[in-house]
Amino acid sequence: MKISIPKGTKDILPGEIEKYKYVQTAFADMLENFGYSQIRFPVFEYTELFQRGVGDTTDIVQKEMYTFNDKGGRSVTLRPEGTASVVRSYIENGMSSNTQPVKLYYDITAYRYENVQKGRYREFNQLGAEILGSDSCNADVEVLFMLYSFFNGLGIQGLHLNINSIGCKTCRAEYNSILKEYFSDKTDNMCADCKRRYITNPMRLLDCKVDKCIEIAKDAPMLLDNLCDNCKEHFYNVTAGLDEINIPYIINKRIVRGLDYYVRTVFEFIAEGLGAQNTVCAGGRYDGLVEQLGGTDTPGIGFAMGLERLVETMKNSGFKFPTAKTPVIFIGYIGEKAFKVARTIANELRLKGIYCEIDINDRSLKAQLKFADKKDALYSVVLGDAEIDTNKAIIKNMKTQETKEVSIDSIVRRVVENII
RNA sequence: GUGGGUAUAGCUCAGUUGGUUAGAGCGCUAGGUUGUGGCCCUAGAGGUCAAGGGUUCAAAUCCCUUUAUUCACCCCA
Repeated sequence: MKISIPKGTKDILPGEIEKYKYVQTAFADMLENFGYSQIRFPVFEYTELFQRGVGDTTDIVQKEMYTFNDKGGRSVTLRPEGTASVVRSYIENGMSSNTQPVKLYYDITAYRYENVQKGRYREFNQLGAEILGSDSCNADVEVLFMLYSFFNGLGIQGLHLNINSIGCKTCRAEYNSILKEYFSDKTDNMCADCKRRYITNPMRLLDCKVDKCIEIAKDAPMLLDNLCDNCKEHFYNVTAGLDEINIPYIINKRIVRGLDYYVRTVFEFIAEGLGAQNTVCAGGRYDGLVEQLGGTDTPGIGFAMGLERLVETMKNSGFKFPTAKTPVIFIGYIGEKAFKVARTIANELRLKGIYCEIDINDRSLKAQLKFADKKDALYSVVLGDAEIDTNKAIIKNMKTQETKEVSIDSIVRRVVENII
């Protein structure tokens, strides 16, 4: 039977990988300028971390986790996201004793057992970051400024920042009862899902895509209009901060993050032209999470962006990605004796940091040059017995056809010093 | 879990109302008179027509089942 790649995964091949690397490097560079350090954590964690961190009632935990027992009988799970692990690490490594706030970024693959569709995979790449130990609105604004600048720098068009506040535990409890009251006499006309949501999670009623439910929910009271005074002030300060530094945003009262740990500020960067899965980056504040996972009460804010979706959006925006490296010079040869000289030159150049190609398939000179052309080499030189005897060879500029006779001894120096 | 589309060479795709050795372009390998690439020409390799079953004298083509893939719902990066 033919071996095939697992559903929802993909190989990232040469030609495509350069695009990913470009974004990953740009991300790391920017994050480090904002004072973040990289963190790495395991691909799998004990299942309990995600159950408690992401939340037992979320879709991620209920139906999307890659969970299995290891040989010691412990239940482990492939990470469906990064925040829970970062917080676990923060607690476990005593980072509450570090200079506050602690800023960490990560570049990971994540795993969710979902049905695949455009922009959604079972293994996918996330670039994310967390700030732990700041409850100030300045943290929120700084994160949003950084992300806005990052996307701007990548030349992305049609990406819109949507923000909302979903309050804290206290205002949310109060809001839920307000919401239930509003919907109490309307449940008969709602879809089956919404009837269930009415009981389990009334806030989700606002998210339904069914026409009649949208109609019913249209005039429902919004959480944003029912925040407690502290949350209201925090949100006001965040938007005021964004206004001050001219970051455009849309207040989207319908953003309800799907992970349990979010409080107060939540946001998404939504792209045009990506299909149904159009959220490129999402995040928010999670002030209670550290405590919930057994640490001391520590506020936090973070985000994650989907690398696949981001690269796709950049392609849609016509971004000119860097292409793969091409050889500076191709060293051709005729005969065994010449090969040994050519090999020495090639390897010397390579060790001096120059990308140099040489045929290792015993091909004819014609095939060698064809190879050089396919690899898009800038220069070529051919060594044969005559050249070796006279210590002279012709270097050719493959683009301009110009040729130049040089001594074989000088080839390495000429290429390194770029005087060809 | 639910619904729709698709499945022929490494890639993009032709393939007539069922008709005999299944095609093209690109790519790959080699050659075009023993030492100079691209363009052009020639040749070669590479297909259980997704798999299994059925109808038929005859199936890539029609029917059924399965699988894969893709888009969408739910939800999310």
